[in-house]
Amino acid sequence: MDDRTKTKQNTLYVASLAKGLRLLRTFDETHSELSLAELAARSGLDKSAAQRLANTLHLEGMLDKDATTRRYRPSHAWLEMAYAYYWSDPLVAQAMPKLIELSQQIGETVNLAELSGDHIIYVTRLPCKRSSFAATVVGRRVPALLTTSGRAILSSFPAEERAAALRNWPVRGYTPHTTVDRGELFQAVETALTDGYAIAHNQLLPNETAVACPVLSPEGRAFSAVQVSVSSLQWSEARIKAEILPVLQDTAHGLMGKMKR
Amino acid sequence: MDDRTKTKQNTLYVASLAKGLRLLRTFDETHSELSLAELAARSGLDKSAAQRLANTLHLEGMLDKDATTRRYRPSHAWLEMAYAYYWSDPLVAQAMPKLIELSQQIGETVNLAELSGDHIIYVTRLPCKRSSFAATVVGRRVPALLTTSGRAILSSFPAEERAAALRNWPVRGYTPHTTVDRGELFQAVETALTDGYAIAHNQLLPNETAVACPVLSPEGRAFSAVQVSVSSLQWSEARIKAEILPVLQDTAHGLMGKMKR
DNA sequence: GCCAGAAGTATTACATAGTAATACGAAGGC
DNA sequence: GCCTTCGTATTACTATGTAATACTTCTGGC
Repeated sequence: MDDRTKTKQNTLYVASLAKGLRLLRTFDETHSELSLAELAARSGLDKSAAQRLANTLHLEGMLDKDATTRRYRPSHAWLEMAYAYYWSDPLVAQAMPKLIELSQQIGETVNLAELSGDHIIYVTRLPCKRSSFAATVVGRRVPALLTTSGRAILSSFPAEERAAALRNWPVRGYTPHTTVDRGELFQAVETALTDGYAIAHNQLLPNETAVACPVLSPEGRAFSAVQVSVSSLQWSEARIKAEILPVLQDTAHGLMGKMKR
Repeated sequence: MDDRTKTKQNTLYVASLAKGLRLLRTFDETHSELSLAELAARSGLDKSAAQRLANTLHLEGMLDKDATTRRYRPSHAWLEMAYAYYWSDPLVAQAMPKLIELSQQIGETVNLAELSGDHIIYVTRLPCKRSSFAATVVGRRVPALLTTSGRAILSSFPAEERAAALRNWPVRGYTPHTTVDRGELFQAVETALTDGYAIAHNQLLPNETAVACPVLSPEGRAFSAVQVSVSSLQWSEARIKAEILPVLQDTAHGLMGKMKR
């Protein structure tokens, strides 16, 4: 990603393709249907480029186009890509049955999260209760430090890496109670390290409590975590520790050494 | 997709981008991790093209590359695309809470399927029982005629379209009991039309029974369906009709007019 | 332990394929 | 009914992507 890696003079970098991808990435939760003009504006490409590339994406079935409004939308192919991803991630195949079992046992929402740079991404979700839409669909990326999964994963890292992450990884408030103080975050990760799991309240949603256990590799390093979300109105921390934690830990331990990296 | 739409002389078609996408589509359930050579062979591109394009996709974060084996794999970005898709499909946001409620009520697996050409694609899945991996993850495409969802959707189409679909849409056996006879399929769709739902056994998996209700637009045409899968060993057809069907129909009716097309 | 073959990586000369600019047409608001 | 905005189409130009080739690293067979 340095000077000469992308941009011109690198004959192994195809700018047209990169621009096309840029167009795809222009769609997000708040911009799910874009006109050609919006596409151009948001992607930073000029009108001509946006036109050619969007047209190509449309012809190739990557973008649907409303015949009357002429606006572009992600096509079903975007879901097919998730399907292909799942087959490429050995952890998911291993985890799925165990996660289903877990969610049936406790009757609460179960997620599988993986570390993706300094964020975590929800790879699998088994919602059991109504929740915000964002919390029910896969593929959401959230700054790792804000999530119990991220903290559980990070707690498995060597001390210097933990420190570096706590210094540099991004943080932002989702609720009024999101922990954004890096001192407090440090404490949370240390606690996760000694306990073997992380727990927190109201980090991404009000009245939500999350617990997460890291999925450790044989070398003791985690890249993913199994996480349970419950209503803090219905679940005291004590009850969570008594009724959820043991089975959650069993599930996570059962996945040891199944991850890809 | 005709002669002059793609290929040369169409200045609005960017072949490099299309080739890059071709590379992405090379990954599927049985080919989830590919070397450069395999990528070239399977995509039909020559070594040079595969090299340049794969490299670009890697630099842009669309493909992960194993540092030691040098093999490419779908990256987390593929899941993010699913996330973006979900926000673009109004039906999903409407459906999600109702589907969760349904799955909790009946304690069985609930799916939301949408028509995608002559296939259906599973847009949302709420697995409650262990099942085959393919049946637990979103984004799977299956020939519409083989699924109760597809038949339920098709039953809402005008007679000529139904006939055309029954003639032309693809069919292939997944289990020894998959209905591949177009006469029988015709019957199944007619029955779905009179009943308002479709039911079938052992179509995609042995010992699986599926029921699906179409999600009708105000004009009475469906593009999606809510579907429940159960073990045929545990559920008689009578019990399904008594205990599942009513709530399933409620759910589907509650979604009327929420789809995108 | 060396050789052969294959697979990945890098370089180059060339012209095709992608580009930016521009012009046209249609839709919608004031 | 005019003017702006957006989508679509065309064109002349050359920068950009290309195929061919050569170099490097790795693997396995004998």
